[in-house]
Amino acid sequence: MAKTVGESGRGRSQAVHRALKRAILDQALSPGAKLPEDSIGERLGVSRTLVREALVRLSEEGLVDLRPNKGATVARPTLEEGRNLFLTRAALERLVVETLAGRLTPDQIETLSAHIEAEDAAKKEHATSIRLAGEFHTLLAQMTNNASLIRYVNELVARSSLILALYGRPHSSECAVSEHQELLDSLIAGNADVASKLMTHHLDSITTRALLPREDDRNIKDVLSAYAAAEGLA
Amino acid sequence: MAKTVGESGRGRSQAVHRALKRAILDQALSPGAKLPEDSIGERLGVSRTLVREALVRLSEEGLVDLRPNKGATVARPTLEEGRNLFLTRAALERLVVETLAGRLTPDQIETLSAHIEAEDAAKKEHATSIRLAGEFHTLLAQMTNNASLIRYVNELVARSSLILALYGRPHSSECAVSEHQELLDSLIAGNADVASKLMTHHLDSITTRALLPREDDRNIKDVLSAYAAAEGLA
DNA sequence: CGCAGATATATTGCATACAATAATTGCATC
DNA sequence: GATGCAATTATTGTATGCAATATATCTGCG
Repeated sequence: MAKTVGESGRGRSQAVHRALKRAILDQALSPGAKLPEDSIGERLGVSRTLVREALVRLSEEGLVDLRPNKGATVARPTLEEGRNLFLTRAALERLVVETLAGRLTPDQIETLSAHIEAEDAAKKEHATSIRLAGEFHTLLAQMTNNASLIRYVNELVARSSLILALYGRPHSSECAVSEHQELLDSLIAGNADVASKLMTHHLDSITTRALLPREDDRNIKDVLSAYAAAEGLA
Repeated sequence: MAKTVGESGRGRSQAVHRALKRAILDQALSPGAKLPEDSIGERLGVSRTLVREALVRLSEEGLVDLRPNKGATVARPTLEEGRNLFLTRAALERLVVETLAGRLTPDQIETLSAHIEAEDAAKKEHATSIRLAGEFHTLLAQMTNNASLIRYVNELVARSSLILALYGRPHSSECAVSEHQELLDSLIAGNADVASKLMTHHLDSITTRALLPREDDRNIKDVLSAYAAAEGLA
């Protein structure tokens, strides 16, 4: 029992994948950042082969862009892609709550309640708060036992982080904790229709509340043109 | 100009991916089939490296299972996964038609009409008919211009082929052409609600019409128990 | 025969080497 | 200085080789 074999799956390739994914979701690697195969491999102590495999996976998940002969970069969704993504999320998450309404076991209710409490407790710490908010949604999806649904919700929640990193207002708490609580209440009450509407509204709120275009969304030329004009250049 | 460079994108890796995907969807490789890296590479004239990359992609799309140290096989979804998959599909495709209702351009209407005609013409040829039926759904998705929605619908439609290959009744035309026509009519009329309900019903029909458990789906014990009782055994 | 163990074979996991392409730098020229 | 081109360097694309693991074959024993 030399080393913890906790890394099951396709051995270290999965480990590289997870490492990169975490780094991206933590915004240690921000959208647009270049991801050179050998520096990553060097840093992680694996060969380019494994890094490449991980990058292919991440690109399939939509977290990195892969341009032929030009390498990989952290994905940089446009604002419109962001809005569309939240529409897709809503469609899937409505199915989640409709599936779950009136069917939660006491165990699951306990898990969700505890999670909401944790969210409330972490309200001050922005980073943690964002992570927990996302986890609430993936937790719900998990409980449906619907494999494809789970996979897609996980993927979309992950990508939402990217979107919010790019276009989210710094100080908006993306998911209001109270909305999660209401959602849970309606699920317990077994009212699928209400739960569905709450989820729709909840995700809608995120887009209108947190998703406004910021300066650095415009491309560098547009940004610079203002300064150029101010200095009498161009 | 030695060879046609038609394969753009990530060079031959994409080509391998497409080749395998086609083979799977055409059922030239049926669910459960083993996919050894070197025989595939040999046959396609590429190294294992590229085959591996393609297999990773396919596994992310849910078309192949990838078990560590045991290699790749064509995915073999269970019947329950199948039913769940169609639920997920319905959720997404409702969004598709809601997005499209009353917004189709004359061009798009023409495209869809032509497609339905083609479906009608190919009614006799089972294989073609199945392919066209799937393409109708991906065509609709395409028209939403919603990237994530498009990707997921494509993926789910592809996987549906696997499901139907495993559990579909041989002679059921999986998508009734008339239902596609009705759907199109409601989209043109701009009635999002009707379109949504039609889509739900349409996909529901597929599951109840074509997706019934066959004998070889039940496990051997269940099958034998009936015979055992008949013979006064067990 | 049936079966446990050992040997041999096939297949995957991973790293490395080399070729092909893109990015960068340096230099000459205008 | 700015611009276009050549040489250099960095980075990706692909094949191949070796080690590790799984699968199949072949014994010998009960």
